[in-house]
Amino acid sequence: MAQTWKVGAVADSSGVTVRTLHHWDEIGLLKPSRRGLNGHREYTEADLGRLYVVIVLREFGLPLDSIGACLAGGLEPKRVLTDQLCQVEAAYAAIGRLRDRLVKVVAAAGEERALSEPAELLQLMREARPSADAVLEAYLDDNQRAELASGAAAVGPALPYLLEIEWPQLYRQADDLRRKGASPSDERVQRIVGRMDELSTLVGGNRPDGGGEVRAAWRENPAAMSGETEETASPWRELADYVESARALHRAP
Amino acid sequence: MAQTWKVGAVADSSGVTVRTLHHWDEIGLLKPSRRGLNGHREYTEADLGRLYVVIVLREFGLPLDSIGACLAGGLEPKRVLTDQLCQVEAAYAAIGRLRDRLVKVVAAAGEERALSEPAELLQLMREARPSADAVLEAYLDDNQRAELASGAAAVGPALPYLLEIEWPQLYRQADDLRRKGASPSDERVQRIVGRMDELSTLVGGNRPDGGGEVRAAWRENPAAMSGETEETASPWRELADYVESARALHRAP
DNA sequence: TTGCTCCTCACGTCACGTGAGGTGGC
DNA sequence: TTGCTCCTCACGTCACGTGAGGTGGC
Repeated sequence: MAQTWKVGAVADSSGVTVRTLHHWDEIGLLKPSRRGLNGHREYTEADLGRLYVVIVLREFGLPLDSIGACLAGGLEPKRVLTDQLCQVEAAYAAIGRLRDRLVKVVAAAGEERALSEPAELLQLMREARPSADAVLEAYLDDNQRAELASGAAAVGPALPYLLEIEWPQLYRQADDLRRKGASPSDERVQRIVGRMDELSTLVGGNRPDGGGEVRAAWRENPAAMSGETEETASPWRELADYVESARALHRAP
Repeated sequence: MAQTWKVGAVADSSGVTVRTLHHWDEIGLLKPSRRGLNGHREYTEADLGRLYVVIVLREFGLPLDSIGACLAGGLEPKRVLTDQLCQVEAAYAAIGRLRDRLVKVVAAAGEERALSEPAELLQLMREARPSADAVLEAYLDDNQRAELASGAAAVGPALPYLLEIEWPQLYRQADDLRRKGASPSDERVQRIVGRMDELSTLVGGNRPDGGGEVRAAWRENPAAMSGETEETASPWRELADYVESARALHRAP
């Protein structure tokens, strides 16, 4: 009879927990070749060989079912690792952007601010976030700026919401339709453009060409105005032209 | 009666899903101020203001309960964001190391190798991983190297396991005890050192000072031999001295 | 007899996705 | 009557952690 090891010994020598070995047994990833009469798991040397591969592949961040498929020959390890690399690259970039933004907020928060008030918090966010109204401020007059800062404009407490949540969302929806090949005259596109004009008017007031500021700000600084934190969006110019042509149709039907 | 919005409208304008709004309602993060007679959720403008904050904080990667605590005043946003930054930095570094290792494997795999055999896969892993036996090879003679490569040495298929899984684990355990202040003469430490000698002998054979290669390799290149992918381990020299002194006690009791 | 290890359920985690089955307003 | 939106369960996800309750060998 060749030597075997029980869970505790295997766990001790490998560094994985007993529970983990139980789990890998349950899902069929690593079943001990034998069971004792008492039901105890008995790992053979071949099992340890397999355990080695599982642990090594897990260190590359592969999901357990991929590891199982590799071991069963159902998946090519090279492809799996290549795919994994792609995902890791993407995650790495994403978390890097997140870190950059966090650095900005924390730095801004260091400047003697109390941050006790939620209003302070919001102000802070605006500085660190690819922020619509931060960019927009340059296009507003003093009154408008005051309204924006206090968050107590006629539009009410939802003004930041309208500018930083709904506004980017409208552009995302428009971009979605554009990618799907919808014409600028498509009624869904028209509804979006209509809503954009409503929001522009709410911010810009009733002056002639009210709301021109918002659109101008967007054309000049689309990335920030869109609230995008990823570079996944399509070329801005294209989207801007698309929306503009839809707007033309909307104004002069 | 001030205006209200139903879930669908809120979802559309914000970009979060209806299910997400349901969930945030369930856990009390964002409860609509009212319900219609039919039970329909009715979000007020104030609710949208709160929704805005939730979304912005979520973009910083904060867990929902932290967001709730911030909004309730139970947590200082500044601290929460600072903590979050620390975690994100750590995750960023960790995923960067993972990426580097993946780049190495994938690059090595690109060199015309089939990777159809599991043995090939293992060989590959050894190249990309901070690997015990890769470093060790420099210290082995041709016979030993051949045994290691074939994985069919006297120790059997578990040789890679012993060298790359159990061996580093022994050092981790020793380091653990050292940090806890255990004396080198502590019986737990002595057991570990005894096992280290066993493994050394298995690899080095019965020659005088058999197994000296493994220990030598470890002293020269502790990071790789330990299998550590993080820099969290304590200064190697200290650990090496600790283990050496335990070994002295073990040999000459 | 006391420890120690082993076993099998089975719930909890985190933030929702995804149907299932049914109701109300145009 | 047909769509559309709304509702409330309730299971699934991913890889285990963490008891709960009980058994077998030294």
